[in-house]
Formats: sequence, C-alpha cells, structure tokens
Amino acid sequence: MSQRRVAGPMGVMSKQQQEAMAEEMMELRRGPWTLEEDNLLMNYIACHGEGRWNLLARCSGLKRTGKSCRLRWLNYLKPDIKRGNLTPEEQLLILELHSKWGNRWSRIAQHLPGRTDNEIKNYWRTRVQKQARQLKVDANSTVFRDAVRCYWMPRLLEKMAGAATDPTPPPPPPLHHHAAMATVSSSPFDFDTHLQQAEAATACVVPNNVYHHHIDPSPSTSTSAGSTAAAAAFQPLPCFSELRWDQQMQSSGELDDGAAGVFVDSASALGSLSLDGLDLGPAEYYSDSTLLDYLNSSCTGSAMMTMMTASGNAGSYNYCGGAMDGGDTWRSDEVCQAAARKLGEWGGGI
DNA sequence: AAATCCGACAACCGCATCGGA
DNA sequence: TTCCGATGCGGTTGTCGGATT
Repeated sequence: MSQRRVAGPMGVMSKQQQEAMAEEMMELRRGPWTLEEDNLLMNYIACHGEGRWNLLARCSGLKRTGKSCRLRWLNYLKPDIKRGNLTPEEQLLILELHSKWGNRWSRIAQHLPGRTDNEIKNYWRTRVQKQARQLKVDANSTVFRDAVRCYWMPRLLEKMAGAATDPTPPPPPPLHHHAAMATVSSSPFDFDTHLQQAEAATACVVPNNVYHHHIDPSPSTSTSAGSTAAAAAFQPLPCFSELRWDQQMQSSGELDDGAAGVFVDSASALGSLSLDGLDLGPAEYYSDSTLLDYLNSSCTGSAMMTMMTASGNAGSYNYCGGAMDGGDTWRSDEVCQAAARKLGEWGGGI
C-alpha cells in the first residue's frame, strides 16, 4: 500500500503516523469493549443505521476508531450474529468452500448465515490448522486436503446423518470403492492413523474436488438401514438442491471464472455423480477440464456421466473418444429422472 | 493451591479497493 | 486523472478462562 506522505508540523509524515498522532491526541481506547461502549454503539446504530464508521466514531461519544466500531458491530453486536459452536453442517461447508476458494473468509462467510469471517478464520486456524500442524504437513498441501476430504468430511456427514435420525442414531452409511473407507469409524477421529490411508486412497481418487462419502446406488447391494442412513446424510440443507446447467450459469453471470461445467448449488453433500452407473459420490462443481482429466484417466471408449441431486434434478452427458459433448448437449433425461426417483425412494427427499 | 500451558476468540493492524470530489 | 477518505479483507496479536502439572 502506498504510504501517502504530507507535510506537517513534524515535517514529512506518513498517513499512518498522522493517524497514530491523532489517536494519541484523542486518547483513543483500545482492547476489550465495555458494556457501556457496546450500548453507545448499538444506540447510535439504532438511530442512524450502519455505515459511515468514522463519522459514527466521532459523533457517538465512543473513543474508538471507526474501524474498531465497525468490527465490533459486525463481529459481535449485530443482531443476526449466530453464537455457539459451529454445527457439523457448517463445518462441512467451511471445509468444502475453503478447498475451493482458499482463505477467502469473507466469501466463505457469505454462505454461512449468521457467521462472521472472523469466526470462520478462527475456526480454521484453531481446529483445522492444528490438525495439519500435528501431522507436520502444510494445511494447504494435497495430502492434508485429501485427508480432510476422505476422512474428516465423511465423519461430519455421519454426524449429520446421526442428528437427522436422533434419538436412535443409525449405523454409519456404507462406504465403499476404497478399502481405506472401511476403517472410518465413529470413534474419536485419529487423523494420524488415517493419513497413510488417505495417501493410498488419493492414488485412485479422481476429480480433485470429489470427496468420498459414497452412497450405494443400488439398493440390492446394501442393507436398507444403510441406504436409509446414507440417504439421511443427504437430507436437504437450506438452498442445497438445485442443479444448473453450465450455460445458464454463464448467462446469469454466476460463474465468475467463466468456466463451463456442472454446479450443484452450494452443498456438495447433495449432489451425486456417477459414471456408467458407478457411483462416484457427492459432487459440487466440476469444470469441464476436471471431468475430462478424470475421464481420460479412467475410461476407454465411451461413457455416460450423470449427475443428480436429492431434489430430483438430474442431467447427463456423453464422453467418447477423449472428448465430451459440449454444454449445450446437457439434458435431463428419463434415465436420470428414474435414478433421481430411486434416490427419493431411499429417503433422499424428492 | 499456585504456576504454567494452551485453546478459543476478540480485537488490532496493514494493505487493497472503491467511489466521490 | 489524481487525490483521498471510507470501507473491506486477511494476517496477526492479545486476552481470558479452563486444563494440566
């Protein structure tokens, strides 16, 4: 940032120095807010509304900077702030969105109503990064991300499934496709124990942003209790069930990177992806290139890929000879609708 | 019981961006 | 076009309370 300098009584002085001097002259307060200060701030905002924080700081009688007032309001006093521990759903969403956007705390917070960017950032630093530190790996490393995707997220989904069927928690949903999955348990999670398994699983995992809480697509191959539990894990969360075609996404400007692909609104937990009938687990957003990479690495000849959500929306497209049909060939067809109905029969909530 | 450690979270700081003058 | 104030964002620090030694 530019350090703007202006001439003053002390000679050339940076803007920061000027501010510091002004603060000194006004004896601005720092540190924890008192009840009186909170009341002053709330009363002022009740009368004049949010915004214009510097003016607020000057006129409210608070000996605080505008910045400090804004932060106190947004992170603590605002009426719609949600207090208390993050729910498994919220934790899942944070892990999910962070894997997609990185440290874009504010952007992530927009998807968690009532939670602040500060709260999410603190959660990440105290909980998630702690795990990474204990493993002596970087929290942004591929290995750690895969461990999160393969083991932490499924455990959160189990928690969600358990909560949905309380007071009698169901058995964990069937997890398959990777032998390592069989070791996932509801006991206290031991990240260290699973790290090696995560590394092994990574070798055969595919679209990079797929995590593996697989539901069995075929009722005949799983117990009804297991299917119910699996479906329960996909019970609708707010705003989570819309599948949009890429062209719609682009025309509506919802994809800021202009990428084509498939997007299952917000909660990956509700999307499911299959390839020629083989369940690939929940899906969120797949760029065309991601899908193509995967298909190229795992398919010979042709294949049909389908996606569906718990609300019953579904789509598919064809892969043949190393290429995919373009976005305009996406269609919602009978096959997918039938599959979606099937999911509904298992309790997916169509 | 006292000292120390540690996790959680509130608050601060530096910088970037935006919009109006 | 430039300047500058306001606001927002992400990284870092400070504080407090509970757990542990």
